[in-house]
Amino acid sequence: MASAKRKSTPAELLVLEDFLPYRLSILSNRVSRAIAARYAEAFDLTIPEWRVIAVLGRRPGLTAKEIAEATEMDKVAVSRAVAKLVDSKRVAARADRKDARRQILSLTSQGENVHARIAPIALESEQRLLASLDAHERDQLDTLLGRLLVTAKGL
Amino acid sequence: MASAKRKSTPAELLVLEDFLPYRLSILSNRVSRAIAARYAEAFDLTIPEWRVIAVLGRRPGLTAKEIAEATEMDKVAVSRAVAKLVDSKRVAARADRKDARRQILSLTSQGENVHARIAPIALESEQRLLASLDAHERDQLDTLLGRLLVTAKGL
DNA sequence: TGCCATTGGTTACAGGTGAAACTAAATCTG
DNA sequence: CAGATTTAGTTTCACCTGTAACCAATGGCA
Repeated sequence: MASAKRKSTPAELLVLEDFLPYRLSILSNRVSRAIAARYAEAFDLTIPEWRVIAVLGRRPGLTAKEIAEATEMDKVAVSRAVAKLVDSKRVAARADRKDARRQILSLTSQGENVHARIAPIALESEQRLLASLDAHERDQLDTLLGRLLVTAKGL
Repeated sequence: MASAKRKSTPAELLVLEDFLPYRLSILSNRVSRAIAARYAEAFDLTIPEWRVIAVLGRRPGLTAKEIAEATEMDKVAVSRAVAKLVDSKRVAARADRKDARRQILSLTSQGENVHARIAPIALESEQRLLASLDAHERDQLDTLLGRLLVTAKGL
């Protein structure tokens, strides 16, 4: 009978709970919220600020632009985060002799302190998330994520 | 020599680009932005609105609360999205005889139309994202994501 | 050298978003 | 059945975010 082989329409195929972009969004939100909850109140840090600290912690002396590249945040977000961090004495900005538009940024000792205290919390959160995956699966995840990240860059 | 075996401190281990929550966030953002760009201007739809349409398309007759559960949006987001959709005549709300607080929601024919036109775009975007993965890898991804989603629910 | 395009960064503005307060209806409890 | 509690949904408020406009410094280049 012909109708038994009728193809499903796209609208019928689109099941939100199975839709990859949706699942990624939900997962990312759950994870971000859980982690943010652990340091937001304790350190009064937003996610962009924390990213700036994380990258400056490992690579001091970057400019705002370089931070934007390293964190994939746009320059406005970086500007705001840096402004607040300088304000709270967690980041120090010193002028760049070569180019007066730039500022060389690095963590103050207070900033280092925050970094040192948050890092273990962040890593522990990551481990908790990965707890349900064995070493092999973690490798798979790593590979797949890397692949998807590249693909997603080109739309 | 002793110092050669010194353990790295957590702060040194935390490399933003390798940090799973960060990678998930970047990936989710890239994907959401790419897809949103394809329908936002064409249909004047926000992501929350589009989620409401997606879920009502397959399951008409839900209440706002049920939509919130199905989409994992909070009730404020659902309320706003539904208000705009009702306003643009894409969703119809009719009173629930049993409970005057609730409204039974479903797509209008205009809403159905939008749903039917967006679904293929959404599915095609998903396929593009998955283009770099073979069938086996897609299965792996599916499994891993499911696992992580469950884990992430409990923090 | 003087003009123009580019670049680093900030400001302004318009929406989006979550938490909490609020309203109204329903349900529970004595 | 009255009052207290819970539930569905909306509104408010304060904040976050992205885009675009802007400003100042730099780097071509004629």
